[in-house]
Amino acid sequence: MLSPMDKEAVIEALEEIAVLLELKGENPFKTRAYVNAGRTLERWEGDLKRWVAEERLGEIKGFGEALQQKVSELVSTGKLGYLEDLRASVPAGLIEMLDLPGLGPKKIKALNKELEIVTVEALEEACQAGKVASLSGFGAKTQQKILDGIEFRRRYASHHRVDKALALAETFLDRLRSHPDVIRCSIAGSLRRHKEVIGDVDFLVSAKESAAIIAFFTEQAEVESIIAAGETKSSVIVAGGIQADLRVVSDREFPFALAYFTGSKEHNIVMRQRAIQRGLRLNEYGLFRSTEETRDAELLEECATEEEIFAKLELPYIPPELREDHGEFESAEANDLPRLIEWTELRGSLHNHSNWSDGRQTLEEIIAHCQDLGCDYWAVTDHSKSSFQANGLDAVRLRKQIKTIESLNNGLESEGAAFRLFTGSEVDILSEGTLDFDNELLSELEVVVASVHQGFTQSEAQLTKRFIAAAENPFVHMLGHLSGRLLLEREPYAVNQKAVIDACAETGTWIELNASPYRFDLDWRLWRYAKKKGVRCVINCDAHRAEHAGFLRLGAGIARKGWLSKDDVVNTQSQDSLRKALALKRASQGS
DNA sequence: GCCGTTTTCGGCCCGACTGTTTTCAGTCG
Repeated sequence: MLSPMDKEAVIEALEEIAVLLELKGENPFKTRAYVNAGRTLERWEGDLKRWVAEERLGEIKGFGEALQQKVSELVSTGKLGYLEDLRASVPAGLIEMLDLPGLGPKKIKALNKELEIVTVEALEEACQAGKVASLSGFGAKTQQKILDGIEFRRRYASHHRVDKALALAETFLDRLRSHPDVIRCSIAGSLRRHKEVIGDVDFLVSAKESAAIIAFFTEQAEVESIIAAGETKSSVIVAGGIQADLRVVSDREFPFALAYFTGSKEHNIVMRQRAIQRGLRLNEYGLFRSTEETRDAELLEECATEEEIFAKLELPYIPPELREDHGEFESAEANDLPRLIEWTELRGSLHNHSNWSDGRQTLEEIIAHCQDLGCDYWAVTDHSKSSFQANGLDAVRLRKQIKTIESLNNGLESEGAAFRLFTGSEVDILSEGTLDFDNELLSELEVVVASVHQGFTQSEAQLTKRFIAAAENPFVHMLGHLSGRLLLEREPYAVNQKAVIDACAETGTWIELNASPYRFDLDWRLWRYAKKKGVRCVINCDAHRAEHAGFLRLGAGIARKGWLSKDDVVNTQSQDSLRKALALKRASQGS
């Protein structure tokens, strides 16, 4: 007997249908109907099984007869005949080809029909044999582009971690700013929206004359190859394999182009629709008083900034991080957008390592660096004994570290310094759900983070139970990197994150937003849920070396994306009020 | 495949660039 499908599995099935339909060359609007249905379900919070049983799916916008039938079948039987037929009719290799630049559904379909190609390997062979160039609609350049794409995919993943993308972006942005013809310039795209991983880096520039800027951009030393260089638009690949796109517009167009190229695509669609509803037309060049296609300056609504565009569409300013069509329009209309946290409001990090375990710096070096940065406090939470791979501390070494930190703090106090190092531990949650230290030792620490570092191949039920058990321990202040994912490297643990969040809400346990660009864990998509449940966030560097203190800024970007305000984040508090909160957490749960 | 106070058909966001054509289709964002 097949088990009935949950919401996530249904969403995956709908997305798969959309991809397969696209490859079959179906009506693109039919394809979009499946994409939209998946997106709607992602944000929908009802009980899917119940709605299917009560035959209420039709009440959800975008669910017509066909989708109601398919989702009902999926939910009640765990499978879908329509999808199985589709899968059988489209070779898996064709889906893979969609990732290659220059290949879309039409060209893939032609390759399949004319040359009977069904795998990427066969495609590569056909290109090398020169067979692809002779197909109608293809040519030598297309063939070479496909070969380059296959080679590129081997060398690099198509996505990049934010720290890498940001380093590139800031270097290029500085240079663009210094160019005499540049009037305004900005990062756009997913990097401006603070996504957790970046596909490419988008730059937008306003200038009176574009050719010189395009040339300047493509001539940068880091540029490895030029994909495109037109009048107003250029794409390059820089060292390390990141694609960077530049658009040059007039200064009058700048705010419209900035809004457009910041996206997301889904957010832009709603913005355009709002324009149409008001008898206007919005594109990257302007907001026009005509629904006809036009760039007529006479019909232009002048806007000097993005704020003014939102105002013309009767909205308050929506910060880039929220532009995902994840409820920002509803919230903006109700004038209920949160005032998002600023990274400068963070006063320190509560999960970090020293050279006592697997960190690089000594306690003294950490103090000096954090004081330089202007932090009010910093917790040293080295690994516990079971993390022997990370040189975890046993009880004897930990007690010795506590004494050492106390002595360093006494030194700071006698100097009249306000900064303090907090004692702590990142204590392992063991496979049975118990902690690596007993409560007596934990009670001697100022900050306790509980994390999973072993046994993460357990079942979802087991892992979830372990986290909940840790949250229920009164000496645990917060849970560390809950999903355990390593971006672009390792999938999350099988853990029911919402169930753990619920348990944290019950027990008053905080949850870490691990600000390492390798993790960004919890995911930003879960913070609104946590916030609604009253669970507080701690933005932690998980620093293993001095420069990781800079992760606070990246973590704040993800927190903003999760709709968090200063008051939702524990480590925006002063040292005194944080001490009280740390103590209160234990007192309230102990009683 | 969905939708509708202009409702059962016809539209669904829209423009730039490339490569292949000889005026435009496909891809991309």
